Amino acid sequence: MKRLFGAHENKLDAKGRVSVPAAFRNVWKATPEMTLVLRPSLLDGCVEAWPLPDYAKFQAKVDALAETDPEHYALASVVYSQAAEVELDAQGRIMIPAHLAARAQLVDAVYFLGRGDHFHIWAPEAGRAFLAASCAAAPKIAFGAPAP
Amino acid sequence: MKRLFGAHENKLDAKGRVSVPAAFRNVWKATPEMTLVLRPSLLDGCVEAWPLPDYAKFQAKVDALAETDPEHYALASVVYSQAAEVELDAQGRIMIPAHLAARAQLVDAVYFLGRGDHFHIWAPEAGRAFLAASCAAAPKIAFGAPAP
DNA sequence: AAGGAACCCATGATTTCCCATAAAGTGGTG
DNA sequence: CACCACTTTATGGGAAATCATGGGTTCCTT
Repeated sequence: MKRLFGAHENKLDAKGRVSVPAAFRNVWKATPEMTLVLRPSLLDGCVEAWPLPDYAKFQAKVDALAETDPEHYALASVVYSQAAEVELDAQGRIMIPAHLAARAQLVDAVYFLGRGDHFHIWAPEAGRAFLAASCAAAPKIAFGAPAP
Repeated sequence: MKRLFGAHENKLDAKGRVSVPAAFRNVWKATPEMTLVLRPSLLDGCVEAWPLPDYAKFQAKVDALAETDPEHYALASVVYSQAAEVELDAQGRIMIPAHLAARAQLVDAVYFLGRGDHFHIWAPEAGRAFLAASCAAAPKIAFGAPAP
């Protein structure tokens, strides 16, 4: 499967719609009716968007725990109750549900970050800050020492 | 099979009816006469709702035990005696039996939580509290450590 | 007869779908 | 390399369908 690259900023319109960057749509254009699953990031103040087939790995985590296990309960809440399935309209837009937009403080524009098999949806300023911080930390992580 | 996602709040009307969220109904719209099984949650103060075909796995558990086994008695009580089959009316509403509504303290509004193959029915405040608590616990479960 | 439950219809609000347009990119051609 | 025609992309807005909800009527049960 092709992978999701790059950073893109698009406008959120009055109805809460936003165009998914064409660079992302083209990755799964072989599946015309691709649905995305949106959910809050567990680590950051952003929304994660997963093509439904790739979301299966989270579902598998939930299914691996016994029905009566309290941990199963907690995971299912995040994987299902907090998530939303969304479809692209004919123009390639999605609607971001209010509770997710509020969590990521999305107001009038959003910032998409490709991350291989999924992508992030950030408020523009927060997304750029996250990207800058990650890039600053990366050399040390990759090479064990800061870049010169 | 498609899965049940998201959280939805609907009103309980004077006759005790409540609309099942369209997002859920559409998941099993291929089966026009879908029956739901309602039963008390074993862990929480909510009502669980299962599409009848998925409820079969609980029935199988009961049937696997010998008639004379005390566990058979206990399970059969939960799986059958406490549960209720309900059908959607032409507008997509269900009636929640009094003993289940009382148990979950459902009064004038209910909160639906999608959980993959079934959903929960909560009193709104209790449901939101449950969801918040689950999501707070989830990062630790998923990553073995709390989120920063 | 009374009570509740199933059924039917009505309606405002929301959401979905469809069309329009402007901007930006693409490629071809002289 | 400048210009033009064409395609794709991003965005806006209005029409149409769906949804959630309320209320009335009939029918069965007790």
